[in-house]
Amino acid sequence: MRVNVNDPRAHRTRSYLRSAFLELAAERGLAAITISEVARRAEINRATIYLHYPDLDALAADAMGDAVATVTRLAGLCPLDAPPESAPAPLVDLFTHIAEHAPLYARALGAEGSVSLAVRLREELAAALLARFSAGARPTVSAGVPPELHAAYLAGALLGVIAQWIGAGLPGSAADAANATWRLMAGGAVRG
Amino acid sequence: MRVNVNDPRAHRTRSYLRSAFLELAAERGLAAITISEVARRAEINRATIYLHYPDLDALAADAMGDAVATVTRLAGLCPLDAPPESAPAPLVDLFTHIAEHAPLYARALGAEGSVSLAVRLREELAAALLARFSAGARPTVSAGVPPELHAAYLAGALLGVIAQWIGAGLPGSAADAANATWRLMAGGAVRG
DNA sequence: CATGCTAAGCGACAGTCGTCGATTAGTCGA
DNA sequence: TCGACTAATCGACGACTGTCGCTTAGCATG
Repeated sequence: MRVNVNDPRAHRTRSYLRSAFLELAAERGLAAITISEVARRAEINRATIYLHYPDLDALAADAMGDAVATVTRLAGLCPLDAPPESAPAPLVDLFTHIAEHAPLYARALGAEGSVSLAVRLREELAAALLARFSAGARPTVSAGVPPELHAAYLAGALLGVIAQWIGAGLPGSAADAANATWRLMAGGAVRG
Repeated sequence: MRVNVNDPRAHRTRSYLRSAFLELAAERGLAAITISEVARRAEINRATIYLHYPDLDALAADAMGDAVATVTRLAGLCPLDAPPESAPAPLVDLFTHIAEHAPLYARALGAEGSVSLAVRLREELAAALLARFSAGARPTVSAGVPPELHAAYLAGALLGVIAQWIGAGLPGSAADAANATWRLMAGGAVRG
């Protein structure tokens, strides 16, 4: 990002690049997208891309920023004291959002996806949960558990479930998946 | 893997390639390793590598097979009915193993790591846990939760915690990290 | 030991990547 | 409207990738 963010030329160029990337991402897996191809599709010189993004991962992260923000926002909205029987509404919304964009998430988080994107999503998710802990009620059951580890546990579990759900072809409804996940989060996942 | 597995020439070549890869992995991040460099280090012709592995990820997976197997084995040994206060011994061993090979796991699972390796680890971990469910006691608290989702939840949570623990510089002891993780798994991670 | 099989070596190919210096052209303020 | 600034273009570079056909050489069987 060496160029001026406010220059309309730069703004246009980045917009074209994001659109071209998302077009290609809808057609093939993320791993099959090349810098050259994005440049051709966007009708932007290849060298110009490097004025805006250090690599393709950064462009992918920018193009998928809205999706990532939605996931972290919904996760951060979940009340931590909801009853174990039924998932809080934001968690259901989160799974609904995933289902609506399943091809994109499958490609971004699957074996042909992007490491840096997956790592970023996990870290931002953990950060959102950590902020939620600071802002209010942290479950008393986790006394002695470092909050960072606690947040990483939940973020990893959520992403693990999402990956499995997508990989299995989205069996059941979003509410079913959310309820099952919430039950494990609230009631424990071992020793029943 | 187009070549004969039993031919001593092929066996030697693969051994050289694995060693060269692990040497390079100890020196720099996985993302900074190239096929050409492995070939030079192993003193094997670059084209020959393609006779044994479709890409660098496959070579990485082969070279790190022992490490992955250790993690899945230890995870599969955990008794699911251990008391929440202290983690079962295999889980402590798992965190000890991670700590002993922290640089390798940090590079393999971090932002400069390998997607396919991370995905493979998560899937094999989930498969090991699923096998454990079939073999015996599945917690009754998870009634109504599909076993595949349950296994993915635990695998994701464990990898999330491991990534956080490594990223934070291995704070505390392996037993501390294992105990905190087990407490969340056994007692629930929300609604305390 | 001689012969057939095949792994490994070798050189070449087109394509991609990341970078560079020099040029063109779009923006904005005076 | 003119001029300074700078985003974008262009062509080129060395390096890496994946693949190919051909040759060399190590292994195993008779």
